[in-house]
Amino acid sequence: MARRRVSNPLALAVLSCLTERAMHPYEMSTTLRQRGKEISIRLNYGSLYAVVESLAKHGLIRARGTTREGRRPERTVYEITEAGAAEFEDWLAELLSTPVREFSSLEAGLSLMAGLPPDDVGMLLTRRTYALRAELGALDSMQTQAAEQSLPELFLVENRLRRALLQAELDFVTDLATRIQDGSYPGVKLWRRIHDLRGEGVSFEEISADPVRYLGEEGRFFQTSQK
Amino acid sequence: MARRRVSNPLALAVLSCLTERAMHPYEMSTTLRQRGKEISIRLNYGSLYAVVESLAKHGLIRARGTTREGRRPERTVYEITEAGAAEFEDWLAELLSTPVREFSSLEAGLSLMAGLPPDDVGMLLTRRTYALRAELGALDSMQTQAAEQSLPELFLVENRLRRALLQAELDFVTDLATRIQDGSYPGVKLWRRIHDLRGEGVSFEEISADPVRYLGEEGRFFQTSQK
DNA sequence: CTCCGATTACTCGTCCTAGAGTATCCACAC
DNA sequence: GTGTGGATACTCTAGGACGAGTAATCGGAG
Repeated sequence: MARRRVSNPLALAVLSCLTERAMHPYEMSTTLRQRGKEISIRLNYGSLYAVVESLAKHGLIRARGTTREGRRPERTVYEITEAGAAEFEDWLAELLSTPVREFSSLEAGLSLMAGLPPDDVGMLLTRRTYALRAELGALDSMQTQAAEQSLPELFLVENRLRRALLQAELDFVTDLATRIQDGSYPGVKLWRRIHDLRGEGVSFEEISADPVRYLGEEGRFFQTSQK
Repeated sequence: MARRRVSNPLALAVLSCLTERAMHPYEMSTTLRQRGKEISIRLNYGSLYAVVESLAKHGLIRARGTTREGRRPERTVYEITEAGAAEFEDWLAELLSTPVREFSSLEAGLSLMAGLPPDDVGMLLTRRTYALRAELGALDSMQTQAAEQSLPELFLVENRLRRALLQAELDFVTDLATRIQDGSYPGVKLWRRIHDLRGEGVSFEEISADPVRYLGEEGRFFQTSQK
């Protein structure tokens, strides 16, 4: 994605708007908002105007002219160019066909969770399951609303994806929390022991200097893992 | 998350390192890399040094002194402060317990997919399923390797999460691709019709100006959805 | 012994992003 | 008629993120 001249996904949304008809930036923002796309694509004014300017600079869109009503700020109306239409199709095709590494905050949290004692983590993850269930409920009621307006499912596929991923996260977190709490997740004993020792004033450095003494045979992997 | 003085997740990883022992920044980077955390937390030098400086400025870590070997660049060794330890626990607790809105590129793509004809989208999504399967395979073999080194599962939970989410994405995309291709996804007919018309030179503006004429009764939702 | 590539340890400049701020207009209440 | 809230339509700028670039050292091959 780094190789695109304009890499902010908002630029793709801009191109998508201009595929339908010429617009000025503020109109794009309201169009996107009204269609609920700002849930899937980060939209804020600073980025919008920057992205529009950048697209214009690279010849993917062009200013068609400026209009002014009364003493209001000028509105510059843009239209898409042929290069822009091509870029739109190519970029969209790439987004759909090629998975990219993404960094989620839960993943970051899990990767460092050993820094908190297991009981705390169990509780925190349980709390997360409540929040996730609430979000799922909200998504579902949104979907029902859309169905009532007979909006074809197609125009809200992105919500279906979010639902599926949220559900998978909920399943994963529920299972993990339970298994941390009942101690059946491999390594929890070791983990608890380390935090108990630290509570007794043994520093992490002392433990890792002589893991077998503090942790028993299970601690042996420390030696290999420390390179 | 905006309310944290230092908001880059890399800062959390830095705090996590310093919880174990004092280090200089470059050592943090190698430690994190060796433990595979750079897969879950974006790590690059520019950000690392910026983040360390910012943590120090806010009193969450402090320089313990600088050492120098030969004419090599100076190394500044940092240690965590009490405020930093508190921030670490609080922040980590938040990451684990509170879901945050995240923007994935697939979601962005899906939200705009109507801009490509359905047959193309079906093919692109199918291509994605191959890539996803390959990624799943790679993750699994990584996990096997870790198990061989008897590294407790706990220290790679983040990979389990990634696996679960990848699998959910694969299931979703597989289903979506099939249903777009066999036409059973609601709205595909309409979608195809619109692209056919555009192929015949009818602009999107003309269609949305008189949807029922071009699309039949199914096109009626256009009128309501256009505000 | 000297040359090369890898490793150590950071610096720098550029580009990007966020979102508060500004200024105008309109509708409607009081 | 005047105040108030909500659209409309941007602008500005501090702060982040990025990753190529730099410069020293070290170990081994020839």
